[in-house]
Amino acid sequence: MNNKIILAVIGPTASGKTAASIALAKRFEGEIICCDSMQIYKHMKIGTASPNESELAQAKHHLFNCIEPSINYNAALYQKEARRIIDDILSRNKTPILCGGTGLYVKAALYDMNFPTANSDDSYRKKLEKLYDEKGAEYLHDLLKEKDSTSAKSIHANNVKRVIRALEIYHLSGVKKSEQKQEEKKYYGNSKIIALKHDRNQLYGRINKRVELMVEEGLEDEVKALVKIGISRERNAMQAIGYKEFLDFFDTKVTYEECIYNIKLNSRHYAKRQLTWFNRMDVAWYDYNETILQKYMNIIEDV
RNA sequence: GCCUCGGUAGCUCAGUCGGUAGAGCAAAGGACUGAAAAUCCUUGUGUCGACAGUUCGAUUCUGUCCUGAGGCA
Repeated sequence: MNNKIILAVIGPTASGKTAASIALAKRFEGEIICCDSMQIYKHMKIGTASPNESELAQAKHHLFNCIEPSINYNAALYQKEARRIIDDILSRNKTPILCGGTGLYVKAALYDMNFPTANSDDSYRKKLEKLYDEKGAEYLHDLLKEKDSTSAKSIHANNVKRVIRALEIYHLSGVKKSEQKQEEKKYYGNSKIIALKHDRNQLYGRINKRVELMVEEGLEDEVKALVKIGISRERNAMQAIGYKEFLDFFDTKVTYEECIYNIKLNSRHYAKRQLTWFNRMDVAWYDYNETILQKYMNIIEDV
């Protein structure tokens, strides 16, 4: 029954992706691959809403909770790893099912994205960050204009991270970032992206409820434990929602109530950003409820 | 009961020496190729508490009332 289809379940945070991916895995002899920039880290199960023990037991899961948070993971590494796993699952005649909320990672795995050969260079980044502190965003942007005016046009001067990355690419490879853009075709011929849709207000309600649940389950202790093993603010993992806000609370920058409020607020903002990302992807939207999910399984059977 | 200070955008507040008003946050929309749960961009009409008076014209001045906080009895 498997003819080498690849599925992806995406949707904004708290949209019910985990349950949907498990349902699909059961139906199609699937194995689930994490497609989430934060669920990929170890020791961060509560705050990232990673699948729990009973969920993990219901299907084979890959790439969840497997990277040390001291390591700064990225999309290029993810692409390599995810494709290796997808190919392995396909070779065993099972169905790979990506599940997660990171649009860039979905695209990296399933589309023909070529990451430039230029890696990252921490010392060069630090140098540029220092320049930014001293001379401001416009100065860095002007620097980029000299070296790669096309990129400079598409990157806003205030978006310092992007400006720095574009400069870094040029610095490391001598090639302009704007010249490295590739056509975006599907990497795997037969992939389908399923996106879960909610009424906006209902989704926000789910987010608020889930944040409260995380707090009940011990999010605060989870963040404390990360701090204890030496994970600082600068680590990518610590930028996850639910973690950086508790750090502010530990540093007494905010009250406990403000901390919880900020987690909810940032989750809402995040969900909105996810939606604008998914809206321009080639995805099939499904209103969230079990019966419609059932319907979609039938559609897949036709494929 | 008296006194003082408030009542302006969903919230916190600014402002108009009288010509119907603007910030931050929220909210909405958008961008995204090695940090992506990150980073960045765009969007501000609301009986200026109510009623009356003065005025060509009041959210702005005056009066009364309603309402909130504080103080004095």
